[in-house]
Amino acid sequence: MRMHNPPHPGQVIKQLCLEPLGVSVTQAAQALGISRKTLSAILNGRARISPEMAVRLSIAFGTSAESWLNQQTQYDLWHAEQRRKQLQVTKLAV
Amino acid sequence: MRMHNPPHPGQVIKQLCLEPLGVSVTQAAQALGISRKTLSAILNGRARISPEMAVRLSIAFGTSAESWLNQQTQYDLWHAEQRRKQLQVTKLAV
DNA sequence: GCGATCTGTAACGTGATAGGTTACAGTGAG
DNA sequence: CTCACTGTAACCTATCACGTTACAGATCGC
Repeated sequence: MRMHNPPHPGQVIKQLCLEPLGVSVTQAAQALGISRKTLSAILNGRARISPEMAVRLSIAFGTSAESWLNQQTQYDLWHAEQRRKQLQVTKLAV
Repeated sequence: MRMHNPPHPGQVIKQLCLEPLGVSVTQAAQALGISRKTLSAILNGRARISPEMAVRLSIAFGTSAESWLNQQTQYDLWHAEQRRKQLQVTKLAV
């Protein structure tokens, strides 16, 4: 179980993609082919990165779609682990 | 871009978890605390493994939640990549 | 001050997904 | 035949990923 709350990938996108290029949210949304609202939600952690969005990011920013998706997975998993004890599951194997 | 269509994680669950333990779909669904229908859908590739489901699997079968989720990510990503050319995205960086 | 631009976000809608229950038909063991 | 297991269809609900439109606040040039 991971110890630290991983940052949502939106933060990372902002810092690693938008800011270095001096690109505004509006411009980036247009380039990605999505609405400004959708990108804003991602950047501010109110939306997850879908597989399709990961591919869009990889095209626009020349990065690996897999890395964005893995970051999202780590983020989701951490939050799911926080609710682990509330799940009614019977252990079947060691 | 990955070359081969990765198997859906349901196949792997069946082969690596249910069959070695001689556990039926019905029994496994009860242990996981989900409906038989939901498990059947996962095993037959008609449903994805959610973060919560990954945690359930990790409890019941003593496996890593992360590995199930990563498998799902690879599967989703492969299918998203297949539609890469249909996305209207402008390249912003090299 | 004034207009232009950027930003977050609320209010709506759509289509897809994850989950549930119930019910039915097919298979295989005994 | 009977019983357990299985897939799956029909139906419901809640949530999510998108979209458009519209508004309010910040910031900038002039």
